[in-house]
Parts: sequence; C-alpha cells; structure tokens
Amino acid sequence: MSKAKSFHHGDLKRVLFDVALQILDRDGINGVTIRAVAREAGVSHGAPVNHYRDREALLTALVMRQFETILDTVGQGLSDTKADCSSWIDVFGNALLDFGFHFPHRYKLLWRSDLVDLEDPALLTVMDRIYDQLCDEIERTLPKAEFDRDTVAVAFWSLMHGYLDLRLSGMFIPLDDKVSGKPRQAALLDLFKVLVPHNKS
Amino acid sequence: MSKAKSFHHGDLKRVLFDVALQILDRDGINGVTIRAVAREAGVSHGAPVNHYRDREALLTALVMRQFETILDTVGQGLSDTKADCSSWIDVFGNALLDFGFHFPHRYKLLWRSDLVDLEDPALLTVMDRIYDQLCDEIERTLPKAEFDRDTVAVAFWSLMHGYLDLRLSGMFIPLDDKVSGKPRQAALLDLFKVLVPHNKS
DNA sequence: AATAATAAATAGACAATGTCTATATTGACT
DNA sequence: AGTCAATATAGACATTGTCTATTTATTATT
Repeated sequence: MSKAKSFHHGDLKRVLFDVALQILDRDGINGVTIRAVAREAGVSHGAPVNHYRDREALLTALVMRQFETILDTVGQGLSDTKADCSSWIDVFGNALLDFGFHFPHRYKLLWRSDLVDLEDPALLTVMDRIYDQLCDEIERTLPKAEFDRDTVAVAFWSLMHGYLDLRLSGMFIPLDDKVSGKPRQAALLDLFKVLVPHNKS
Repeated sequence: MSKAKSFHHGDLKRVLFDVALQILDRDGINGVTIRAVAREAGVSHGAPVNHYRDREALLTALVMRQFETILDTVGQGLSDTKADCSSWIDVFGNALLDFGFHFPHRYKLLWRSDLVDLEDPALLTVMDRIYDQLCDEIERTLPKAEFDRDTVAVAFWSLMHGYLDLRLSGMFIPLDDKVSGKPRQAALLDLFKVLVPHNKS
C-alpha cells in the first residue's frame, strides 16, 4: 500500500487533518496552530512539516475539503430536484446556509484569504466547479431575463454569503434571527425568487 | 488642556491610533501588532497599554471610527437625497461599496469578530444607529410591501456585505468585476431596486 | 515652593507560535 | 546486510501579547 500504515506513525497526514478539523470546530480558527495539532496528534511539533509545508498549507487543505463537501451536497440536491419541484435557489441556498449554521468555524475559515493559499490549483478548481454549476442552473432557468447570468450568480452568492457572514459574526443580525417565528433564511430565499424565474417546469 | 501636549509624549493615544490605521492600510490586519504600532510611534512596546488595554481594544477603536465614518457618509448622502431623486439604496449601497474598495483592509477588519470587542457599548451604539437609519429609510418607502422591514434590511446588508467580502477576498468574484464594461455594483443596486419600492416621491 | 500622589513610559521577563536546522530513526529497495 | 530517502525528534530563533518592577514626568496638595 502506498499510504496507510506504511511509515513510522502510519497515516499521520490523515490524522493531522482530522485533528485540525476537530480543533477548528471546537476552538475556532485561532486554535488551529501547527503545534496544537501536533500535540493532539501525539507527535512532535516538527512532525507536521513532512505532510503540510506550513500552517497555510494545512488550512488550505481543510478549506478545500469543505468546498468539496458543499459541491457534493449541491450535486445531490440538484439530482433530487428532478423529482420534486424545488429550484436551484433552494438547493444552493440551503446547502450553504445549513453548512454555515452547522459548522460556523469552518464556514468562517473558507473566506480567510489571509490564511489560505488562493494559488492552490486544486482549490481553484473546486471553487470554479461550484461557480460553474451555479451558472449552469441559472442559465437553464433564466433564458432571456433582464439581468445577465453572472450578475444573478454574483447577487445570489453575495446574498447568501453576506447573510451567513453577518450572522456568524454576530453583527447587525441577531443570533436568533426570525421573522414571524420562522427562520429568516426562508424569507431571504423567497425574496430572491421574486427577482428571477427559477422553476424548471 | 486635558489631553494634548500635557504628558510625556504628548497625545500618544491619538498617535497610536493614527499609526495603527496607517499600518492597517499598508500591511493589512496581521501587520497591526501592539509592538509594531509602538515601534512606528517611537515608544517602547509597553507604552500602549496605558491607552489601549490590549490589542483588541486598539482594533475595536479602529473599527468604531470606521463605522462612525460610514454613518456620517450615509447621513450626508441622505440629506443630499432631498435635492436629487436618488434612493436610499444608492446612498447606503455606494457608501458601503466605496468605503470597501477604497479601504479594503479597514473593511475586512470590521467583521473580524474574533479580534474586536463586540461587548463595547459605544461600538454597539454606532452599529445600531446605522441599522436604525437603514430601517427608517426602508419604512419610509415601503409602506405595505410583501416583505417586512427587517427582511428587506437584512437582505440589503447581506447583499452589499457579501459582494464586498467575496470580492475583497478574491473568491468567486473576479478582481475586475464588470458587466458590459461598467462596474457590477450598479447592476447589483439595480437588481435590488426591482425588489422593493425605493423612490421617495 | 516643596512634597506627595498619580499617570505614563521603560525594560525585562514569560509563554506561545511558526519555522528552521541538525540529528536520529524507520522502512523500502538493492 | 547495507544504502537511501522519508519521516520524526529536539533544539533554536525571532516574533508576539501581556505581565511586573522600576523610573520618570506631570498634577495635586500642603
């Protein structure tokens, strides 16, 4: 075998990854230090460099995995859409919102461009795939609208990300943000639906 | 006089504030360390504690000032609005977008809830004033709309902040983001205007 | 005016971190 | 067995935030 149980510690790279994610969820981004991860993985503070060049590389790996997860969730949701009649707005919107609320620290990390290597080709690829998939869905349901495809895509991304980021930062939007008893996220998605045609049928 | 030129260094608190802002614009948030600020202000690394309890207090002061500036810009824009017929959407939108593009590092700092003291009453006050002013304008132009006032306010904040944050992070939105040669921000504001009535007349 | 009290600035210390280097150890391959 | 590269260790260094004495400058009091 090429990886597992073949060297000193075994599959240290995977262990470091898992431990880092665990610390991220528990303590937030600032808790994810090379030395803390090494400590909880039971290795010396110099060991991780053999698997992740530096802290940025480790955090970038975490981010890439999260985008992959989101891409999978969206893909799953879109294939389910063929059955029911929900729109891409619900699929993308709920994928992002649910992820953000379940894993606030992970979501916050996604946008820390000062900590993540945005030159990483693999990362850029998965981000492009998400964006392209969004554009595909928009184009399918927006044949001759008054706004171009990219403007709708940017507006949708912005609305979702802005809401999540503000709420997770605890700024301007109350923590228990509701409108007449129900979570506001449904109202925001409804609001966006007013803007653009979104039903496939 | 109570402050200026009355003690050892003179008005060190103001100097520290100005130096910190200068470093922020030049090197980004991570460059704003207590020791770097003290260094460039020409004092020892222990001096700042007499004026800012810790790094969080210094950064919180920077943030508060920026929100005050934004509030002033909005207030100025709204009073000008009585002359021309632009809407609150343009006033708030351009105030935020222009600020963000002119001072990207300052804008990014605004939302670093891990670095800023969100318990600071003065900070909360100025944030509330901005939000209240937005809600006032919405209520004035949205008498019986299909969406409640807060949903419109949250959606607008989210759209503006999301767009700025994504673009300044260099993620998903290209750096030179334009639609048919013109900056997309106009298109985004137009898009939002479709949603809600916004003219005062 | 002399002195006590207070505010402000300094220098040194400490622990934590990222990262580098030299060293040792393990496993794979000849 | 022996070579070699991958991997892990321990120590070092500079940087940071923050703490504590200590010194200095300003203000207040007598």
